Amino acid sequence: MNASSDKPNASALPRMADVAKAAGVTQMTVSRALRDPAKVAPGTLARVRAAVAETGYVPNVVAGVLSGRSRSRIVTALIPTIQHAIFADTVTGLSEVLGPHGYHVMLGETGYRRDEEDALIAAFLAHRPDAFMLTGVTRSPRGRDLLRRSGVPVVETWELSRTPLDMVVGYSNEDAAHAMTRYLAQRGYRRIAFVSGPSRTNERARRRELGYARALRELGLPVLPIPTIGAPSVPTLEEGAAVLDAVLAHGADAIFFTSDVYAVGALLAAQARGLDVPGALGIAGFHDLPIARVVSPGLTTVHVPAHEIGVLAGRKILASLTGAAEPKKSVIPFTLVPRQSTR
Amino acid sequence: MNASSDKPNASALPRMADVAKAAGVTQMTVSRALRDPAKVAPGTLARVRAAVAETGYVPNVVAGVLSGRSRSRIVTALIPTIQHAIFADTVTGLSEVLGPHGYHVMLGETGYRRDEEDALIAAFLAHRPDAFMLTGVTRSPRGRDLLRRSGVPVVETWELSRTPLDMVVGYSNEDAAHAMTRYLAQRGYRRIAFVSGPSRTNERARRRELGYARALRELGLPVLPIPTIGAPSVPTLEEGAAVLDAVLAHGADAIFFTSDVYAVGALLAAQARGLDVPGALGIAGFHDLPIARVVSPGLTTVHVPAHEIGVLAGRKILASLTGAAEPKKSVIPFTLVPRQSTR
DNA sequence: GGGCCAGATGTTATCCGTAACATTGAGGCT
DNA sequence: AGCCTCAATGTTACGGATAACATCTGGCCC
Repeated sequence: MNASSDKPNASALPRMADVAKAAGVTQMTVSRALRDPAKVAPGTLARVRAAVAETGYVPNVVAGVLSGRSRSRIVTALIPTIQHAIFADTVTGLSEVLGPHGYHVMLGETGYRRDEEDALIAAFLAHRPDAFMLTGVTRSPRGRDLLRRSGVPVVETWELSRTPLDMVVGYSNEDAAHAMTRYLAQRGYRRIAFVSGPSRTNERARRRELGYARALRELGLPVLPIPTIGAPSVPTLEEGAAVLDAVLAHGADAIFFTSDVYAVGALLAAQARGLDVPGALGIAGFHDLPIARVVSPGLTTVHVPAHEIGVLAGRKILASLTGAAEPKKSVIPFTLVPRQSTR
Repeated sequence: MNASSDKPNASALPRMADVAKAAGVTQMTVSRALRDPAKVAPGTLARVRAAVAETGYVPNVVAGVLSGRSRSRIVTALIPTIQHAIFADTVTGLSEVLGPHGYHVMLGETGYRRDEEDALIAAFLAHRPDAFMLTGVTRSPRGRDLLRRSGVPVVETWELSRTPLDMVVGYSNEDAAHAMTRYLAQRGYRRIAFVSGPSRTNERARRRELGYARALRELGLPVLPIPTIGAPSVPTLEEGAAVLDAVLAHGADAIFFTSDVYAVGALLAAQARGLDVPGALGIAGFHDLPIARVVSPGLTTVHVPAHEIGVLAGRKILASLTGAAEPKKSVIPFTLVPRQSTR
């Protein structure tokens, strides 16, 4: 009943030839019936469909892709880590848009490491994806080269770039940090500290630092020493708590963390030692994670359009695959969210 | 310089033939040099490697998979939603284990819908993955049939099953709920309510309900009416808050939510109306998300081994692909985490 | 020096769908 | 009736890497 049982065959799944035999037509007719039904006589179409159901046929995308005549319908998404809710949100947005069009997301985690990103680009390219979604806009020459030569559409996300590889969706991390820093100053804080993750591995952290420093310069306020914190992975509450003393030692009256997680960790630590937040110490975060709403006082933070980034990236990818018109670049606004952790 | 420029070619990437030409050998020698270097003379190997670097060659997995002679190195993971941190954790665990072995995770979100899961199984099967990781242990006959016929190793996760498709990694949701319910009773609560997500779409929620009811029966305590809540998607704080009045109307002195998010929503709502938690009302959650540690009072909850599930699923998959010995079934313990939201 | 062996490399067939071209047959027109 | 047309279906070649088998080469032994 299955042609594949005649000869040794790796897969137990029926082939198109099996369907053809069951329907009493040739393989090509089955192919047409599946992908261009209008070209097949109604009666034949019905028989082919019955045969597909009967055999439990699942098309082999691989063969079509190899022939270069059909697409893999795979879109690769490279994010630093799925652990961080913001990137998970972006991936969700992406797959929400792509899913209904028959595209599937293949996920890779770079762990914020450039070399790992390169390795993943090469590894994923081996599967001939139809498009790439990448996080950030800085990459190694090798990565850029591979992507360019592959001719695959690429969307870079989470930042803006004057020299994008192809398409970009993001917001200005520098402006966001700038806006928050000015907000803190406007609320009367004068010694505003800045704490971010390890900036060497993360261009976005560096941009935020620039925005922070620029705002203070504009306002004539002092830039406090920036402590190093944690590992280049997922921020933890403990790291935020641990950095508190070092910052207070510099006489800070406000701390701007580039992660809500650090900020909440510091907030809890501050409360534990009886500090008045927001009176004696203002605390601000970044990302507007669920925990920012839940702590008391609520955390002042910057809402970033994580989900929206994924949605727009998906739209751009679809457009570039179907030839539809769509701008190469989209800037999405961030939003400052004042809560009670600042005056 | 590129053989692919001679004739129309979909991809701009170099082929193995291009490498062969650059190295002055045949394609087969390149193939061997890449996948079984010991069979190639050292000098040739060096030339091939130089040629690979020079041309920027990236292997085409697709071709190898089609020939049925090499593996796709794709592992498909189907989860309800990436939004929920627990499933994201599982996926991280999975890809941590598989990544170093050259396997990549292709992610699908079922949105807790059975028909969507079936559609995804078929769609992903079309890419000939080497293994499947699925969430839950109940699936449609069609899904089971497809998976079985494909002969692909399957790991079902997050629950236990007496009739697994292949391999299972999970814990007993029933026992976990049972343990929490007994704990609440032991702390002196007598009218213990249970609130979960929509159980029709989620076998795990149903199992927990069974555990809750069993514990109360054993203890001779009343089973309170179980309110319906929310949509079958990601739990929100608002939904937890909204359900509070209905539960209190039944005279509950403790509420066991099957999600920390609901529990925290209710906790904040209870505090807003001046209720004494844990004195007048005990609140317990499920999953031990970061917010459970952050709220005040800290949320009593059940820690589930989300990350560990992914790790073990990855190990089982590797074992079944390499023929290594590994049990078909793993039961991972949950942990009750008492905090201050219960007496 | 002839023959043999083993290591290194080359040749061929194959995996499964699909585009392009080929063939068949029914109906319409003069 | 003969011929043409077009819709429906069939046939052939191809994509890129790989296993199996074929060939070649140099070194060793008697």
